[in-house]
Amino acid sequence: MALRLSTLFLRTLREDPADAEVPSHRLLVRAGYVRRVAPGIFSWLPLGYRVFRNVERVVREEMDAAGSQEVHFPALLPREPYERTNRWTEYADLLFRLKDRRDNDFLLGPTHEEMFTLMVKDLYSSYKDLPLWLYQIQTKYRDEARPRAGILRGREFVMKDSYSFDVDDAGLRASYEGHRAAYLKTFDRLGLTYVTVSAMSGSMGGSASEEFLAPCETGEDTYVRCSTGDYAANVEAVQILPPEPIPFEGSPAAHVESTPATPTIDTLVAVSNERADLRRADRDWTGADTLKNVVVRLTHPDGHIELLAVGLPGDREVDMKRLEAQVFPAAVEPATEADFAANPALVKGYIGPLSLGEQSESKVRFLVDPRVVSGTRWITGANQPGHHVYDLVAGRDFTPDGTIEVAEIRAGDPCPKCGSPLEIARGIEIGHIFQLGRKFAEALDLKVLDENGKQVVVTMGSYGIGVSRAVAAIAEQTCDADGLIWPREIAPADVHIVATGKEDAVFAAAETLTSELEAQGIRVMLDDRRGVSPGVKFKDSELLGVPTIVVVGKGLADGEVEIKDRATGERERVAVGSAADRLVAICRP
RNA sequence: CGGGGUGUAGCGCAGCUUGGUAGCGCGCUUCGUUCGGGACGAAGAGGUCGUGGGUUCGAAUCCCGCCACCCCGACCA
Repeated sequence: MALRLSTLFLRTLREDPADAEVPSHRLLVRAGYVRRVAPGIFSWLPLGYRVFRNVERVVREEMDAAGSQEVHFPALLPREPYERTNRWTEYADLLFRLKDRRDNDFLLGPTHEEMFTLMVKDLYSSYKDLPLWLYQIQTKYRDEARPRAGILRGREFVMKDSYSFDVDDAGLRASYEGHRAAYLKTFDRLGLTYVTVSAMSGSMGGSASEEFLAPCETGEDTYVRCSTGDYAANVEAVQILPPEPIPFEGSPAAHVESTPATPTIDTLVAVSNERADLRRADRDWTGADTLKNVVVRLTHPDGHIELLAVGLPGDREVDMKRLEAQVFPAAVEPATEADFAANPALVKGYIGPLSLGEQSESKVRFLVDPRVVSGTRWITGANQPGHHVYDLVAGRDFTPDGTIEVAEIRAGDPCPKCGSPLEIARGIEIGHIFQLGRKFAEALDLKVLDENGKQVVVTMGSYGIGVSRAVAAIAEQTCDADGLIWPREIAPADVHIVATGKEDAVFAAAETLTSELEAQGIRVMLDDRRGVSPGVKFKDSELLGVPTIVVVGKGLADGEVEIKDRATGERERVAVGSAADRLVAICRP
């Protein structure tokens, strides 16, 4: 049945809602697709729910086609399984927790690895049953610290989550590739522009992981892409290509210098270049010649607190997102004054490698940027106020406890694969695939008998698509100043027929065209509102974003209607008698 | 959780400096006119001014507390 604007539960807004910042949020509210109920929690109105269900349908069709089987778990879950994988603790404030009348703990599922694992364990016990792919489309709950950007980042959202179960690593890789291929098809059909990037597996654990990002200014993820196209990664996952080690021979001996009032890299570099006794003969010192040592405080999930020192070239900042990703599940904060007071070996502003490391006086673990390879020479803190040490050589004068990838990545940095400059862009995470491995199967004891009758732990993959988020991501990528522009596959209708004027003949013609199109299986939205001025109807048709707009109005006197492409603005006039055929051709190219 | 901002009609806002019992636009109702780019006239309906306390003859307005929401940072589909 056609959507009739005369009766459709819809009220478009002429003005932007005050609480909406990003385009998708603004337009979805203005066009009457969604309403906010609470921070990060939204209701879907008829048009929005149609689009939502279309996205869901595409995702479902592609998962089914790939051979995955749909199941459905509750959102309300008992504590116990999440206790066994330690996520009851690890997820901390992110979980919505509640109690039943007997005071038992429950949670609203933030993701369902545990439940799938247990269900498979419940039913299967042989390698012959594998591989197995299961999925669900389910409402997830995460009590985000800061929900934002409307539908893009809510506390309640709908996700399609799939899980693969295999006996061995080769099987897992095949399942992973299978899902990857299904995801590419899905996103293509949804009309999304997207990139596939290497990612960190973060809270899920496991090894290989890729994200699908919809490039977009309002996106929350930052990713890099090589200009030659051979490499793309989330900044959190970028692993730089370390330089070759340099021989020590010929390097001058390290020497401590008095450098008063140089607590920052800038002041240190300036003083080093000004003073004749410190100046370099061949060139000026730069921040990249200095080794900056930053102390952070890690809080591990068990409550244990550890100080960690990170050494990196002075011209680079620590990227907090990269650091958090590296030390997960520990939480990171800057070290406090009290931490420094408790560790007199750490002289704030003048911390150097000689007082760092598990073997040192401070016992503080010391990890360095991969650029700090053996043989590199540094100006760095001398562990006494107002003093720095020059020509301190890595591998000769100090040996860090390891390396860590936390230095900021900049546009123009060399690609780890080919050395070409990297570009930096932002995107919305619309999907994420993981080779989980055996973490959940081990924690929940999911084993099968292999062909030798031996118990083996199953290896799993986990694959997510943000269904509700995809609606917003598509809106974000395709909209213009006038409103939404849906790809046909997910649009609330194929054709939006606008009847203008007050002549009954116009409305009759619009009704006839509607019937003709519906007989052909074309989905129609009909603006049959009487007494509403043409300007209002035109504006609404652009705001609502149906891909093809047909105006039945003045032209009808000449026996013509106007067909307009919402995305390009191109118009054509066609005889009313051939309009239906023309529209069918447009809708089914 | 740190920083910034805002709470007045369904939506967008003014009024607050200098206290005197609430207003504008959109939307909504009725009547008439209008009908290809958010029409016009007339008449209406709709608000415990976020909340608790204080000052005052009198508080949307001044003072104190609280709450909520939005934005920017740290987490994630």
